[in-house]
Amino acid sequence: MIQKPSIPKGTRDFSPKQMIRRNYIFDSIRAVFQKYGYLPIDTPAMENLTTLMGKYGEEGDRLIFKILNSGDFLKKTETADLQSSDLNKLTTMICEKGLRYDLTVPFARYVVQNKNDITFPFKRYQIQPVWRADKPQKGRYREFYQCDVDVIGSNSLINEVELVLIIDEVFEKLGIETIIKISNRKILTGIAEIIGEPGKIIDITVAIDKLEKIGLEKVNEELAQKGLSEQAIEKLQPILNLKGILRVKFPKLQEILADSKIGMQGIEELMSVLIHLKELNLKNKWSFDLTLARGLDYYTGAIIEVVAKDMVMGSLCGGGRYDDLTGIFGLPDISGVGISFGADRIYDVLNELNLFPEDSSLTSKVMFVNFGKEEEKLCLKLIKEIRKAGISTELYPDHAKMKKQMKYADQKSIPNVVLIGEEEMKSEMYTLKNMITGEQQKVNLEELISILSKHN
RNA sequence: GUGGGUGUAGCUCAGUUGGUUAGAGUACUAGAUUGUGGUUCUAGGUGUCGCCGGUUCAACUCCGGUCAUCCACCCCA
Repeated sequence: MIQKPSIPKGTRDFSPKQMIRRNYIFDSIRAVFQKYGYLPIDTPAMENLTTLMGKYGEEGDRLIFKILNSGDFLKKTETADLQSSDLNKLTTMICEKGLRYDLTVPFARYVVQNKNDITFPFKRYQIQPVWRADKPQKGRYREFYQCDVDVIGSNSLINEVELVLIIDEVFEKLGIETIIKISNRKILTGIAEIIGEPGKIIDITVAIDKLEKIGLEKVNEELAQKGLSEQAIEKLQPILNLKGILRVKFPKLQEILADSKIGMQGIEELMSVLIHLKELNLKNKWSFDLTLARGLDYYTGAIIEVVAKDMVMGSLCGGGRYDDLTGIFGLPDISGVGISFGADRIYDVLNELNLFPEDSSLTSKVMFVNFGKEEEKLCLKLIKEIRKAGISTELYPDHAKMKKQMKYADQKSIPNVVLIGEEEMKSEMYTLKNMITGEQQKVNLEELISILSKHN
C-alpha cells in the first residue's frame, strides 16, 4: 500500500525560492555579527539531557525533545517503572540525549569544556536550528533557526550596548521597523524583595508581563491565586501603576526600591545602558519596559526583547545577561550576555510586509537550448568558456521541443537564451535572445561573454 | 496542557432544507505555431469528498469518535 508522505508536525520543507530568502536573512545577520568581532562555532544537534534539563524552567523541560536510547532502551527499567506515573523518572531511564532547546546552554557547556583554549572575553556567534515540542501556531515552529551572539567572560555593560547596536543594525539592514524593549531582571528581583515575596519572582514577573494584555485587576487576581499575600499585592500597586516617561519613572522606581540593594543596582545598570544608547542615535525605537519579563530562568541582569512595529508576531529577538550559566557546569563567576534572532519569525515578517529584495540574480544568466547531439557537444565547450568568465550558465539537458525549453527558461526567469542549431554551428555566430525584451542578435563567443558580463 | 475554526482535484476554494453523473479558477499536458517563452484560443480529470463508525430508502451534506492542520490561551524565537 502506498502511504502519503508527510513531515512531523511543526517542521517544514523549504523550496529554492524560500531558501534563497532564508539565506538572505542568515547572510545579513552573519555579516553584522562578524563586523562586531564575533566568531562562529557549531555544536551538535543533540546534547546530553543532563546538560539541557533544569535550565529553562519547568515548562522548558517539558518542551525538550527527548531521544530514545538506541538498542534495548528498556534494559534499565523494571515493570513497575513502566506502570508508574512518574514520567520524569522513566524518561531518565530510557533517554539520555535530547535535541537542543536553544543555543545559549550548549554554548555555556562548550565554554566550560574548552575553557583552556578560549581567550576571554569570548565573543561567538552561532546560527543553527533548535527544537521545541511546543504546539505549533503562527510564528511558532517545532524546528526553527536561532542566530545567537553572546559574549562571555566580561561584566562590562558595553556588551549590552553593543548587542543593542547589533539589533539596530540587523533590523535596519533587513528593513524591519522594530521596538527594542530593555529592562533588567535585578529590578524585578528588587521588587520581589521589597514587597516581601522574594521567592515569587517568576510569578511576579509573569504577572507584570501580562499587565498590558489582561489589565490590572486580572493581574492582581492572578497574583493572589499564586499565593501572594494581600499586603504584598498592595505594595506592588504603585509599581504596576508606574506610568510616564523615563525621567518620571526612574525617580519613582528609585524611591520604591531604595531599600533593595539589588533593585538599586538594577536601576543603575539599566540607566548606564540607556544613557549610552541615547548618545548613539539608533534607527529603531527603543524603550525601558518594566512589563518585559523574559521567561528563561537563567537571566540575571539585562533583558532585551525586540518586536516588529508593523506586525503582530511574537518577539523577533530576545536575550539578556546570565551571571552563572557556566557555574552549573563547574566554571563559576563567569558572566555572559547574549541575544538570539529568530530567523523564521523574521522570515514571516519580511514575507508579510513584502520586504524581501528582488532575487533575480540567483538564477542562471543564460541558458543554452539543446538541439541535439552535435550541438550539445559544441554548447558544452562554449559554456565552459562562459562559466570561466564567472557567468552562471546552464544547458538544457534533454533534446526536448524548443517550446518546452523556452518555457523552462522563462519560468526560471533566466534572462538570456542562446540558440545554436545547424546554421549557427557553421557560421560560429550564435543566436542570443534577450528574454525580457524579446530581441535577438547574432554574436560570436567573445561578444556573447562581453554582453552577458555587462548585465551583472 | 486548555479552548475554537477548517479538512472536497497538484494549489485556492464552491457544493442549495440530505437526492441520482462532484464543480470553478489556477497549475499541468497536448495542439493551433515542424527553430522561439511570457498573451490568446481549443482539447485533456482513475478526486479513497481526511479516516472510522452511526442515523437514513439515500450522506460531500446530519450525528459521534479519531487524525491532520490553522488560530487563541499558556509559554516562547
